Amino acid sequence: MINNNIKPTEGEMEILQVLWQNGRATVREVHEALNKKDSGYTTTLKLMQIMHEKGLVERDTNQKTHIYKALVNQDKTEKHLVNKMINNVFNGSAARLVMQALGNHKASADEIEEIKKYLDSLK
Amino acid sequence: MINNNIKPTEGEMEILQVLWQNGRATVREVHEALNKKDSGYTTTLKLMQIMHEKGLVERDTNQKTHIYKALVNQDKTEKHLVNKMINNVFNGSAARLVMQALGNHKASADEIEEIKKYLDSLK
DNA sequence: TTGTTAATACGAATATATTCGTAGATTTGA
DNA sequence: TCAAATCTACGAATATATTCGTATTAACAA
Repeated sequence: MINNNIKPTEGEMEILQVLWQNGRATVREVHEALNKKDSGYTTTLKLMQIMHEKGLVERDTNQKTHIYKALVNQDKTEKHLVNKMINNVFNGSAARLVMQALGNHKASADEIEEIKKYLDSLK
Repeated sequence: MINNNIKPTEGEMEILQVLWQNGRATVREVHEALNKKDSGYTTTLKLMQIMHEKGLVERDTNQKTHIYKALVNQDKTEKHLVNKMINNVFNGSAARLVMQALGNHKASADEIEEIKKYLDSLK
């Protein structure tokens, strides 16, 4: 089984986003995708090296410029974080999280339709 | 305006849960509500003292045993955290968060009904 | 009164996450 | 070729969160 026990940090999550989106990426690519003005290239590099140690990513070191790829599953990681928030912030109520998410960040009419369809499919 | 700029840490969120639920509580009460086997009473005390410094809580020190009360608004704090997760984990898509939350943590039929009503009320 | 219990205050240790500086290696292009 | 640019490695500085030990003070009970 692939490692999914580890809870990525905030910085790690940002990097994982890019890797999930791109499939594979170099440190430079990730760094530019994030374009953080507040931290340098070696910071991103270091984070990705740590992620490698932790088993969050794998990398191809055949070339001088290493190519990274996420090892953790996006869906599982998202579920894990959402679960954590439901328990940690909403006392276990998924419904409360959902309503907070919708009331908040005004979802578009399309999004709302999509969610309703999804709800119907659950029954 | 009451301070809502600060992002509570994980430990602070646990304490805020208790305060929001109870309205007011002593350190002892919070500590027991959390009943963490892995950390002692003075740890909870220290956290609550720090929260006081940060302005997350207020306290009545008239008695020897201080009484704490949350100063930050529950709804705003939740919204803030949810927003952060939507951006940080779901690339800005509230819908994706919602579906993850529901697919995941299986919501009860009642919860689903409640959410549908809520969605209708949004239009 | 006086000893025990229970509370706060506070500094410091520990853990973890983030950031950077610098050295050394490789690639590139003039 | 060889200098500049680009990359990795790695230690260390910094920031932040968590945890605890201990001193002190207040309340309480015998």
